[in-house]
Amino acid sequence: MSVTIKDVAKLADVAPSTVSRVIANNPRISEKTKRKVKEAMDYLGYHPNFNARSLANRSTQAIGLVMPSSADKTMQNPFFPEVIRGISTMAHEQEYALYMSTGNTEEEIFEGVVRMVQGRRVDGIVMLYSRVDDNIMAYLQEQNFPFTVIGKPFKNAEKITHIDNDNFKAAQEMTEYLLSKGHERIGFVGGNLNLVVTIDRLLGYEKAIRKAKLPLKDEYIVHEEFLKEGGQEAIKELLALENPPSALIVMDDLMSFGILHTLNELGLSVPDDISIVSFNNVMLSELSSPSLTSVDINIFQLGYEAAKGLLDCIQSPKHNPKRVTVPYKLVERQSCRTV
Amino acid sequence: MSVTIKDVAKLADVAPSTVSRVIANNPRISEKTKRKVKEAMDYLGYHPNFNARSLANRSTQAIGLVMPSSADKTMQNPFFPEVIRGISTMAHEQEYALYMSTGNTEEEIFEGVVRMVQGRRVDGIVMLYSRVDDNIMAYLQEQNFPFTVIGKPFKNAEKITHIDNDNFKAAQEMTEYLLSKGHERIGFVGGNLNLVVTIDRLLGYEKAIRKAKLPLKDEYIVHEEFLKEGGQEAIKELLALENPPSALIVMDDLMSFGILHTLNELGLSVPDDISIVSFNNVMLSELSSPSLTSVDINIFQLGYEAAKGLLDCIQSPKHNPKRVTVPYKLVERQSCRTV
DNA sequence: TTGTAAGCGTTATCAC
DNA sequence: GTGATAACGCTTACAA
Repeated sequence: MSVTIKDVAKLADVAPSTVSRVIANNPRISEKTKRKVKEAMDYLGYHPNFNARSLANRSTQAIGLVMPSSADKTMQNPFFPEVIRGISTMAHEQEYALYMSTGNTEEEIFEGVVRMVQGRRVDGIVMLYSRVDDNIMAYLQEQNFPFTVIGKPFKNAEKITHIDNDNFKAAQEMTEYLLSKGHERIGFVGGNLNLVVTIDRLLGYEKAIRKAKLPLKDEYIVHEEFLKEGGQEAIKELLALENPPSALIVMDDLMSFGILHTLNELGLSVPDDISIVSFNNVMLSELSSPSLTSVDINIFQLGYEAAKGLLDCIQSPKHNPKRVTVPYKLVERQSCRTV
Repeated sequence: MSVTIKDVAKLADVAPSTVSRVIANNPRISEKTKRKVKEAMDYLGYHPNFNARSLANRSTQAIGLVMPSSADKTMQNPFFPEVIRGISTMAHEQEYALYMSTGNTEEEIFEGVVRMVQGRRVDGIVMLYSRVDDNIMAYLQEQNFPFTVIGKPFKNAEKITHIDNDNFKAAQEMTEYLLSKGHERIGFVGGNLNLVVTIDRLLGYEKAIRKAKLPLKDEYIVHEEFLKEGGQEAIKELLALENPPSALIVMDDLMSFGILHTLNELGLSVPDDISIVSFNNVMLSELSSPSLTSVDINIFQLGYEAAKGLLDCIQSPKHNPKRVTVPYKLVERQSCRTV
């Protein structure tokens, strides 16, 4: 079949264990045999079998990715490719590969993670989201399996390495930004309320509204999926109100696009009729018309740091959990106006 | 450590092999012991170790993805997330996971593939691109390792299962579309000339131009990277001509966005000054201003079929290689006008 | 129908 | 420094 360590050993006239040592770059091996073995390896085109190695080793050089829902849906949002880009860059630096298992239902996804973990397919996991009472996170903690999360864990945050923006502050600032432009009816378009990012930002929004001594209207707060369709739903709900908001703070660019789209169909103008501050600043934000004023949350860096934190966990298991806060920055474009 | 097949065997009071048979759902095992074993597995929370299984089995239930350049760069183009979405959907249906290794240089990527293959980390590979004289493809063929390619292999196409659009025809039709709108100076903005897709489409373009008895101008043909920056470069080159094209056929939406951007900066209007027909029809196409007239090449299906073909190869190794042609469709929007 | 035992290709632990 | 040899956790003939 394929060439194994034994073949190399035979050709180099040494024991398999010696070959193994050469691979591992074991210091106490003579230069001479090292060379001899390497020649044999080259000659035979030898490559170690990773499965055998992981088995003996208990390490796979791979990290697993967990997405919030089916990759099918998830990948539609540019956030994820971008965060994966960050993860992949870091992973590559340390010669780790990425492993993603997918599923359509909560249950399937959970099973996929269990297989990754128990099956020892990966050395650690990056959770690409954080939600309230997540059973996957609970499972990983219980198993004491190395993982980091992008976003803030709802509980035990101090025990889990996580990478996040200061979402509370960001949302507060963005709301104040709209207030400063004279808006008083500000709507909040968030994702599912069990996502911690939604919660944090909602709190920031509420804080700003209260601080401005404005009434906090429940009907101005809408939750939908982080997809274009979600935005479309959201704006329909809001427009159905007798006194719709004059400005929106929207959790996700993709949703904003949905909103733009629907508004456009209805003959309403952004920013003339409604102003929008969005989040994520994905590449498209500058392409839409009008281009989106959006908060750049540094998605790439979020991913990069998450992978880095994970590799720390893996490599020094007694590492202290830490929180990394990635800075954000408002990028002003054309979707907001002063009233 | 973690619970193994032996633990289950002991608890259920059977031999390890019996447990293994239960896992494999071997028919000749009594219902009674089957139940007994399953209970033990549940009780202990047993999950098979994938590495051990692959080792004994020579199968990993994972498929590898090969990208044209560093994931870093690649993931910026929405084509890839979308094609991965398709692959992932199919993979999921058959309980395969995805495995991606990345690298910055040609050399690193090649090494990554060799490790995937020789290290038996995956059962097969999907190549996400096709280029002239690709050493990775040559390697996979030489190793007789199962793989499929998205795009048309430059040589041995009949021996390799591949999934492609009819790019020659598509480009010809799109050129004719522009001709029918009265354009006579039509530029071609392609990707790297070693990508087969560029070649095929260029040939289609040339055919249409010749058929229309128009002069084939070398200076109207530009090659850049499939990125926004590529588009910006391309349009600069074209505008520098004394008699620039009045219409462009552009290989990739991302490039088109770059072109739009630059044109906008220069105060030139699309479609009034220049018309554009683009390819890919990624989600953004309808969001830009003007929205892009773009050929929908069914990226998702490209990925889906590629994975399907691969699983065929893996599951029945003596499968005949086949070619799957995915249909395309022009989506007319606002980036073209009649002169 | 089930058990025994020999792999699968490494690494790790002892010896020498 | 290097070589035996026993894991690692599972599958699969071959026996029983």
